[in-house]
Amino acid sequence: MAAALPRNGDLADQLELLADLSEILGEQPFRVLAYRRAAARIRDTAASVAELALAGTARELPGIGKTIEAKIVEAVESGEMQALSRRRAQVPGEVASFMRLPGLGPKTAARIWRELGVTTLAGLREAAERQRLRALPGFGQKSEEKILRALAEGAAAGEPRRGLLGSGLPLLREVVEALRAHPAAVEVSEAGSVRRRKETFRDLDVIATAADPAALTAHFVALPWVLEVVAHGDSKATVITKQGLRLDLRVAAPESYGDLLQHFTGSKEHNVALREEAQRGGLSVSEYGVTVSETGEVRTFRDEESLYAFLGYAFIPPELRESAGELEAARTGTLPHLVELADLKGDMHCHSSWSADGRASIEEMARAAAARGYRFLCLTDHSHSLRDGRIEAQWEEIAAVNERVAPFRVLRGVEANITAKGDVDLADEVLEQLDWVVASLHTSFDRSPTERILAAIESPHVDCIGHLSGRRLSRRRGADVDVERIVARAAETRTALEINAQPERLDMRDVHARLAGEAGVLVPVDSDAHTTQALAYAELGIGQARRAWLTKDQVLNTRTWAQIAKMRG
DNA sequence: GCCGTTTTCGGCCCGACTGTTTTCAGTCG
Repeated sequence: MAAALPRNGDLADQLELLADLSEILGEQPFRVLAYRRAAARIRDTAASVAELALAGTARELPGIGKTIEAKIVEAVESGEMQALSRRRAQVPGEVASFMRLPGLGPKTAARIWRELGVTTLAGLREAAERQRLRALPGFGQKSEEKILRALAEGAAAGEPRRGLLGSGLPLLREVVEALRAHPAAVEVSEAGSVRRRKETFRDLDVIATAADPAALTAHFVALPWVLEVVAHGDSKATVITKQGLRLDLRVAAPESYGDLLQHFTGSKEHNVALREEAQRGGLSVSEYGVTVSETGEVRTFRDEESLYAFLGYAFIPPELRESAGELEAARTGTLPHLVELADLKGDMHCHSSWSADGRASIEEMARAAAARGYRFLCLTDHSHSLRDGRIEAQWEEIAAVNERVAPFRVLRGVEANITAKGDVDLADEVLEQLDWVVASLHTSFDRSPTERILAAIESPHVDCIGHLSGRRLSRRRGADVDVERIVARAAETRTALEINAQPERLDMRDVHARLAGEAGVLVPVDSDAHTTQALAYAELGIGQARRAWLTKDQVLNTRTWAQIAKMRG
């Protein structure tokens, strides 16, 4: 077998570093921008870009041309792009990491290196302590203090920590409610990446209009969960919460609420693409309004619908605003009608106390699901908890519960483990008596994960693959699975691929779920709940499904169990 | 370095804040 191809993430990292080093070396800014755009595109591509480049088709991706495609081929064949190796030889190792310090960009990093001869983070700390940095023009005492503080906090060490959507969304909603309750507030909305339901966030954004903006921002910085006020003006404030989350409020005039909300919902890439398009039509878009270049007339919009309409687009749901084809679809009237939380009729992956880590009884889970408006629940306790005849005992309990909760229905399921050899760890005689079999990787993620998942898909008893990559956000990156092959085979065998809605999983990720949907794979949105409360994670999974452009039809559990059983024949 | 219903050449989103400044570059979102 050939050596593994570099992952999209690895290629994107190389291009990002190439961009950083090029910038420090003072090269053409637009080339740097091109590297960064290509990196972002590669990260959000489901297919293996290494494979595409080898086939000569990577250049069909927007933002990737002949030159960058050739660089990717180099990286595949030799491990690293030559352009990157060359610049690495020119710029000392840690200079690029200077740029991770807040307020410190490429220009400043270059000057610290070239003019002061500082090449390491330790050297940078020493230079700041000895007040050598202020020798640089435009540098003073405050800049030195800021750098020392950031170094002490370990800001340069690695990636900035991101919060999980599952923890940010509830807090953001509390803030929105608290602001709405204030008499000066007119309209209040969540914004930013959380509004787009992106799986992780850097900060939480809130937008408002108010009769008295200063009163509202004053109320905001005095909310009970505020630990520290970072900035506080009449129209804008930033605070740090007691959980260490960064919270931003922007207040605007009611007549340009739509402009502001659109701007602060992002994504940055969506806004850049939107504005570039608008500019070609002689319009300049900002958070304050749309300026007609020829006349200088400024149009403002009270809501996003009318802003998008004025620019020639259908309303684009926030979850789609990632510059991934949504602008074209909105212009041509081909946006999908996205699935909604209320469409769900059941949950197809959850656990009871029959699993070692489950907390609620079967009946408690069933009643909680019914209370959410569901009609059925596939109970999928772990296979290793159901050995030695326990599964038959569980079936008896399921039957008894079903009598008590009818017409709600609990189905006999299991979450089986895909072993290191690629087997499903339950006997066929047991599997064939089950209504719903989820098979998942739980261990040995680096041992041929693709082949093991494909083997599970081939089993006639496996109905669905659980949490495809096994990733844990901000803890463990997922298995390096060949999603294209798995999706293709899942489509042929009519095996479902779930979106697991656990806050730290959200697995499949958005671009992979989109690929699955396009291939005709049915995607259940599952909570993987181990408690009754965790059934509510379905909302996060629906956000992920919407980010994947999925419609109601493409999400399997928008159907009743009777409909699903009929479909499966 | 990429890209094109004004362009294969000449563009490339937009505005605010920060620190150190008498008019701005650099950085950020």
